[in-house]
Amino acid sequence: MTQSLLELRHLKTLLALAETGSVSQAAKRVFLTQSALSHQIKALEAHYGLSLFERKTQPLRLTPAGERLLLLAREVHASIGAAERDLARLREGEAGELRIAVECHTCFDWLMPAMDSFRRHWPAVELDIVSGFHADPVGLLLTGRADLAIVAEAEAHPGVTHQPLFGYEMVVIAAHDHPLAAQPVWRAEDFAAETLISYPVPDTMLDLVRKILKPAGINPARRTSELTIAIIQLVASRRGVAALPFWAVKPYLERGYVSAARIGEAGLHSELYAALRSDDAKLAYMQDFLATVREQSFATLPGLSVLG
Amino acid sequence: MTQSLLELRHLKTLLALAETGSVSQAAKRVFLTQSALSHQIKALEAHYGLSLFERKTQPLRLTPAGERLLLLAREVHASIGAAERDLARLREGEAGELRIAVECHTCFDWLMPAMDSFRRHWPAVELDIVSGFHADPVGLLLTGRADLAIVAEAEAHPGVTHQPLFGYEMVVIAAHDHPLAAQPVWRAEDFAAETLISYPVPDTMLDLVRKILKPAGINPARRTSELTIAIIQLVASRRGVAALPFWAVKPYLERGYVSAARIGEAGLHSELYAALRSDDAKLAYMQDFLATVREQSFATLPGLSVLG
DNA sequence: CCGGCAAGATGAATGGTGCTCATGTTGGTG
DNA sequence: CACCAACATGAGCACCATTCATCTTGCCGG
Repeated sequence: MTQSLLELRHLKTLLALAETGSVSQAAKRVFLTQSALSHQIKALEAHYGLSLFERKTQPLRLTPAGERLLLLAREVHASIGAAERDLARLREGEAGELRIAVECHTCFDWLMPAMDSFRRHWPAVELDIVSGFHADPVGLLLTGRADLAIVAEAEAHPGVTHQPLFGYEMVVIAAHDHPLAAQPVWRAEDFAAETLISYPVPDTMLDLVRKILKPAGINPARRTSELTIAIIQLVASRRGVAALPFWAVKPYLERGYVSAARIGEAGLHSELYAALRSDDAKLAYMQDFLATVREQSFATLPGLSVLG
Repeated sequence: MTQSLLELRHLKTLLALAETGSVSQAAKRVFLTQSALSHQIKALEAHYGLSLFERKTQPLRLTPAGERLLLLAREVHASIGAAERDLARLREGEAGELRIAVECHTCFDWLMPAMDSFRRHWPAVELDIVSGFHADPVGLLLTGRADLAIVAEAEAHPGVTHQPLFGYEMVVIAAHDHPLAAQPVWRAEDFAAETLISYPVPDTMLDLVRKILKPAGINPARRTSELTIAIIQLVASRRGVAALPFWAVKPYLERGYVSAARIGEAGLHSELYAALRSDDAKLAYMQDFLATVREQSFATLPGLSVLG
């Protein structure tokens, strides 16, 4: 008779809690306030007569009871995901096309795992990457040469919709013995005497140049490389500095190859969107691909933020 | 972004729907109105853009989409059950005692499967049946010789609580060529010239005698047997008539051994309760045992009804 | 063919509860 | 010691699942 109180929302909360390591962060993930989660968790704990995690620690540590419920959450999440995919296939059939245009180099870091996961779930969808870098990814969509484009800005286009993926912060990296390496925040002026190492793409696609340096009229020396690891090595060898997503450099920071600093007082925040033809936006495998990207990215990349 | 709408309540509804075969019946199972379920299902169907079952048929038939969601419901239900049992053990430990006093012969039909299931989930709980039939099952509880008693009435006792299990209907069975076999309803007078075959228990425990015959001052010839199958055989051999739960005789009706009729215009409805010491009522393994009994019984016995 | 009945659908109204807002409490830090 | 971030708490509100009342549909017997 004792109604079970447990609802899917509790399990979602628990997943977010485990992934973010804090109540406030988890609240953002599930689009609720910190207060809401606090109430929710309290009710759960009272219902089961067990505490679920220790709050006084950062990141929070789950108790055995919390771990058990987290396991349940993962199971249920997986079951529901599988079921809803099956329903979608029942409705729309198995097949389709998904050709992805990518305009950012580092994006491959998260795109590959997401594509792997997607391929397992939708074996009949033809998955492809539109090779090379393109000035006009939206054009590729409208001319039917791509079905989805990863872009940094959601500028309105008739017949095209933009779906938010996630937000992240760009940091500047420099060699350990660089004169400015110890300073926590770099300003535009600090770049003036440096060599800026970037991917070989137009300046309009480099957030640092577009949002910070160009407005300040600063034009440092330049050098390019195709590979993230090569850029890191150049920076470590004091050949220059680079601006990269935090999640892309974190592993190298931890191994002590380079040091990183914030760009500008508030930080340089970038965003990623998926652009698709409006007609395709409702397709189940499209939605599932986007959900997979978000889920995998939030699960594996540090420091991401949700977009409204 | 498309929120998933799906909630546990939908899955519970689906389970009830599959078990009962009708929306109205399912509504009773989940303690809601028919209207509520109708709305609920409609929302689900609209959300997935798929119909879940055909309504115009009795019992209703699930579509492939409905079947898939039903599978999900079963998975999730099992996962949650397992998790909550683990939490309960975390809270209260694994061990305990559960000695069951039974005062109704047919009860073993559903008690055995429930006990099997329970034993798997709570291997450390000492499970036992208090043998023999007892005049005062509540006394057994209070003197500590049993921990749970299956009883037909919930009469208040200090220190003892009664938890409803289920309701069912008693029917009278007679040989096919019995003069009254074709008549759909038997009244008290119809028993006057018969031999009534029953289990060898006091009359106070025979609902037919207690509620129908005794009030009408009717006292038919009597004969007893310990075994349900023996009673059925005696009836089929025209040695007399018997009153048994519908779910106990249904298999024999289907095989055509005997025929059955309603007792009294409104039917003779009986109920079963579990009596336990109030102190024990909160114990997780007790609650789980009761939940198991209800679940198994509703899933396997025909014609049960829920008790408020 | 027509009432009568059971099962389900639908629309409007409402009550419960899960959320937000505002504020209090705690623990770590310079 | 003051400050800040993170979490807890209480009050009030808004949404939405449920109920109630009514309508529609299908089915059966006469």
